[in-house]
Amino acid sequence: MFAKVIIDVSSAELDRAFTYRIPAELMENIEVGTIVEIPFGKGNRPTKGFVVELTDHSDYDPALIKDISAVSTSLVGAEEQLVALAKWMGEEYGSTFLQALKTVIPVKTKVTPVERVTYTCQLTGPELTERINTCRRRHYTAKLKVYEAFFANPVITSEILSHSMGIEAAVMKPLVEKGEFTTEKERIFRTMALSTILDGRDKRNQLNDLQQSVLDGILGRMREGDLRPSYIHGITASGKTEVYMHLAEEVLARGQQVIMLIPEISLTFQTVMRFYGRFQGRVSFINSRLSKGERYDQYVQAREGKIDIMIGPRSALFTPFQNLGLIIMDEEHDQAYRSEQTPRYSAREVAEKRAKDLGALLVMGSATPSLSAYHNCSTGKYELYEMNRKAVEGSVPSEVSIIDMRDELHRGNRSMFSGLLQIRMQEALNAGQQIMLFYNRRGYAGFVSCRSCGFVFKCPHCDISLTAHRNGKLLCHYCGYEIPIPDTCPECGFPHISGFGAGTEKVEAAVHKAFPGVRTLIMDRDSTSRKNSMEAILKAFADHEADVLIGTQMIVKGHDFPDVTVMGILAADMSLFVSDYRSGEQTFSLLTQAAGRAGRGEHPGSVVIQTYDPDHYVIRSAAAQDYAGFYAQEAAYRRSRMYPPFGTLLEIIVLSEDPSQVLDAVRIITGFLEQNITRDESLLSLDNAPRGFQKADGKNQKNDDKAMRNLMKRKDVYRSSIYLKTVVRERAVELRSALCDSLMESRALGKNVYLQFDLQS
DNA sequence: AGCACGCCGACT
DNA sequence: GTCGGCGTGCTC
Repeated sequence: MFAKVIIDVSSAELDRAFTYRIPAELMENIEVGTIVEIPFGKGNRPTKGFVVELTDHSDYDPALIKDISAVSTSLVGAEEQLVALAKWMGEEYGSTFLQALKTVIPVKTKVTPVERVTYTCQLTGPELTERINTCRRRHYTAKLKVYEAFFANPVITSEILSHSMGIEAAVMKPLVEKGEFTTEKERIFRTMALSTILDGRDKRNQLNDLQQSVLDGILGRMREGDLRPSYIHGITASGKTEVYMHLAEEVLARGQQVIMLIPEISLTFQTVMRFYGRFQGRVSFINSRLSKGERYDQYVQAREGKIDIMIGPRSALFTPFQNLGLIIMDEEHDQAYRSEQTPRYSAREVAEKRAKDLGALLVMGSATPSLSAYHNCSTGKYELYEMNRKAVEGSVPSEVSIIDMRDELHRGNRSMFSGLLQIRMQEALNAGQQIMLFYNRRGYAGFVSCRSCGFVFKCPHCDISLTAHRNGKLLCHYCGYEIPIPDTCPECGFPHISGFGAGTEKVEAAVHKAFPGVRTLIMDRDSTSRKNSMEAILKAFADHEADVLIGTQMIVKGHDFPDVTVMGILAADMSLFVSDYRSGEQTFSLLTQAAGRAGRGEHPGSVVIQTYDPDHYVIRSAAAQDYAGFYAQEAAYRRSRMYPPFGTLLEIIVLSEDPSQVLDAVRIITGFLEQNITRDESLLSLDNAPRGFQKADGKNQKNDDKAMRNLMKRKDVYRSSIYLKTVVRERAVELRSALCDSLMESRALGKNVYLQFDLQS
């Protein structure tokens, strides 16, 4: 017997199956998906490989075929169906088989056991006091915290030290070596944090007639063997989650398993909690905050049949269940469902593929479906279910107002808040209610420049201006590079440097100025970067520790605060200006969700949308919560330009640390494609590419070389994109594949040039 | 990716 | 005459 093996070496040259002989003693342990140790190359150096096929014959010279040395013991491989899925993903989205396999399998080198260390202080009271004083005098802050902590309590575990006191093991290590503390270690098992938070059971709710008819519709089709995907278009609070849970119950009762996809675990925390409350120990969840070891544990549990429901982001799609019956995809429109890493797959498309291959049901849901998904509903590829009323009747609809900020300016209002918003905020504050302000940019000032010479601070590693933050730093939002804000201009020495534009921090300053004494919280990437800080902010706001929550798009995604009565959307059109063909769709979704955030409790809510473009159809239809109206206009625009879903767009991203190599590669690729495309296909010329590549200073570079305008730098890597538009998706896949073959054959690309592909349809 | 083979310049 | 530069080519 032979095994076809994909070698774990990331090189396009090696991305093909190699045949190995399976020794008799390993026969039992090897199947498709197994990870094996094999001798590779001249020196037979030991290499890892993924078995992708078993066969009893081989075309390759038998004398040259080597034996598999061993089955990898520290790694769990994939299921056969996942290997097939990976193969498809690689071919469809343009990656090597190896890269696709690695996205499907959580490659984990070793599971490190988690240990709890109990520290016992060996110092006497007076010794501790003396050390505390020394640390204070010498400003040893970390050590001071340690001694103070143990002064209060002589025995403390590592978990408490790191979670509640911010003291890490690295600080304790030298002190333990000095003999000031003794340690005791014990192995602890990775448990789910949820079980400690939640102890009550979620009661099974009776469905209302609308929910029941949706459930009956989906289950009825399933019984008839109609496995087309279902789409629940349901307004906020229409009770989609309850329908999902009833579907899950039905599937579990048949002895099958369920995958529930959510955009990001902490953003749909309430949904997760409800599932966990209902299904308890049968549920597991993965998220990006889990360590590799924790994820690996989840994977093994699913494989061994210890759990039946996996909740998680797009990667949860690859949970190795033995008998998968249902995939639920909540908040289908969310951008997080597209992978940013090669292979750049769409979780919706992969879910469709996996469900189809296994005969499983796929159910998607959103209040603002993506254009592509809704288009599929209209063609009959998906079965559409509408849920257009709230599950619990009686709540008063919110008052939604669109404010033209140009009028405000003409009336002499130069503040960030319109007259109406100020009135509504004051009313809410007087009544002890809460306010949310949505502003989709973090930091304090958008960019910072010299008042005299116009010098703009830019990131040395990326093509972007630095953003000012209130901690006195200038920060790059791409790579995280930061410098303190200098007092004088580094270019001309002029002492007046100022920021333009605004961010969440500036909004906070404006709130404090307009409403002195009001308590505020900011929720954006800066304030939530630390583990669990998002939950802490949400909890603090829910507990009324603040009156106003200011945030980026994070705050609009599904958090219920019954006492929020005012939602201010400060710059509704900001994301419309991004020159991406999807900006209308994204803005509509954000605004609709934001508008749904106010008035969730018993008090009526009011939503104030501030904009400079009050007649734009995206803003009008979002304010009216009119999805159909929005879809009609947006679809017409997409159709006229042949943008997805009416055409396929393939973005070819060329990357290299050497800018001239990027430009050379762009020329070669464009040349190849121009020779191979037909009349109804087009290469988007780079200067009207659907994404803005304006220079950070706002001036477009005057250069005749189109590629130059498109060239940008990010984290010291230069990149440029070519856009190919085709009528049929398969053509784009075919052309990409032909392009790769040709480039491989001719070896025309520089050695350090990398290509990535992004397929959208 | 890594490793060997291979064909031309500065060393003992 | 030999050591070693890294260009080219192959890996079951």
